[in-house]
Amino acid sequence: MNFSIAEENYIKNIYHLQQQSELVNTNSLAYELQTKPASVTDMLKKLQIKNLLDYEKYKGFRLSSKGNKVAINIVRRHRLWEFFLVTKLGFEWDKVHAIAEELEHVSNQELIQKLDRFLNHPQTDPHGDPIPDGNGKMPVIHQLSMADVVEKKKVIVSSVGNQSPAILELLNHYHINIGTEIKINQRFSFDGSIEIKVGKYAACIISELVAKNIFVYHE
Amino acid sequence: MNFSIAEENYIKNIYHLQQQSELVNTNSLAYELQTKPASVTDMLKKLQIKNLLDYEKYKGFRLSSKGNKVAINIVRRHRLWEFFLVTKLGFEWDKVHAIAEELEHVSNQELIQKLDRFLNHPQTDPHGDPIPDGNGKMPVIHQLSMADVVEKKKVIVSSVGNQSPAILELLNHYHINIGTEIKINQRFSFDGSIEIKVGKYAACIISELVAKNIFVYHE
DNA sequence: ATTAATTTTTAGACAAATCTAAAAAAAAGA
DNA sequence: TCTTTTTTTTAGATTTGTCTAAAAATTAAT
Ligand SMILES: [Mn+2]
Ligand SMILES: [Mn+2]
Ligand SMILES: [Mn+2]
Ligand SMILES: [Mn+2]
Repeated sequence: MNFSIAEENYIKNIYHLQQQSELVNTNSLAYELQTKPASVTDMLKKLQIKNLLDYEKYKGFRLSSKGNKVAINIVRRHRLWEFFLVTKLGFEWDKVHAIAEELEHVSNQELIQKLDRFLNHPQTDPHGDPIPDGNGKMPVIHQLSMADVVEKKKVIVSSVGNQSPAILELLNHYHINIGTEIKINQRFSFDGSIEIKVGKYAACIISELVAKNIFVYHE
Repeated sequence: MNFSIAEENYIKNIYHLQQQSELVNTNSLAYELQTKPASVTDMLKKLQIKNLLDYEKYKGFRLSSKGNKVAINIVRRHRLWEFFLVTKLGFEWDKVHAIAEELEHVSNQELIQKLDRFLNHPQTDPHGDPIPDGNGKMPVIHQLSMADVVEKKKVIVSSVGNQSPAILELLNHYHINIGTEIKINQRFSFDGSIEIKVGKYAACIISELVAKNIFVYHE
């Protein structure tokens, strides 16, 4: 079955909101899609009719298992294209989201399968997020928030929680990218800030909020 | 300025029809777009308001110079993606048109510029059609119809006029592709058919209609 | 337990792109 | 030239996705 661009954007955003809370509510989806709650309600009805959504009036909603499969497929396309844009076309990692937002809607199965092979079946996108395989299986990425890492450890950046241009700008300033090696020097309990050393650059301090949004793995 | 997918499809198809006849008429565009003449008339009005079209009721229409620029840009995107699909993803040349038909509408300037560089600024798409550069300039491809080639000459296939699945199926059968070397053995005046030798395969005969649709260049 | 605030849904309208059926204009034929 | 046929346009309807304003349901506060 094939879905419109609008339907796909709704499905994908419901999926993302579900990662944070089991049930999704109308207002937060409207905010995410930059649209009005009334428009969301209209679309929810359509998605329910197509069996993509479990939805009870006024009670919130979640994707059905069918809807979940569709969502994961869109996420797969989005992240594969992001990987392509960065590794093949040389885009900066903070510039690819908007373009992938369009490319993800070209839903030819063979295209995505061949793109995946061309890219050598990447496990994570340029933001460190896992790329589901053709069967919808997410590769397990064992990562933890930098706010939880023990002192003196060396870690490697694997993903960024909040992907707003604002945080990406800040990370660029700190010379932090996916794959960057960081040493945790010291954690200050007063405000949760952390002194770190990035590569060969002088040690610096990041706020707790930033630390929480940087995901890393050991070794 | 940005255009909807529907608008872009109209603009591109008007452009292609103009290659064959100066003025375009409603019915042929409707046929090309697989839609109804009434729908075409509606869209023509919109395109005229946006200064993309020179249009006089009942008199036919042509792209304005602004419309022409937009069209060439869409053609550029379409052909670059086709080239990508064949050379990088390994698609057969007769399978890429439908996919490029969607990809062409992702209209990020930087994307196309970087894609072009990644592909090493290709001059022709997998069907031998020229790819306009970023300024809209078409590279000159000196090719002629195989129906006009002199006997005994060796030629190289550069493009195919009619790109229907039907002719592509036939060409595959003859082992003819873009870049294939063909020797013209003999032309039969009775029906305009031509005996040719394709690579190492046994000599065979193609109809005049096929010959007219195969474009080649010398040496 | 009422009242007030928030969230969600309905009602009704609108723009884009399409359609069918009918009218108008142009082209072709007698 | 005067019909007839073909082409093109209008009129009016439909579908998709959106909106505003108002009503209904839920949740929070007094
Ligand atoms: Mn999108
Ligand atoms: Mn991403
Ligand atoms: Mn298209
Ligand atoms: Mn082509």
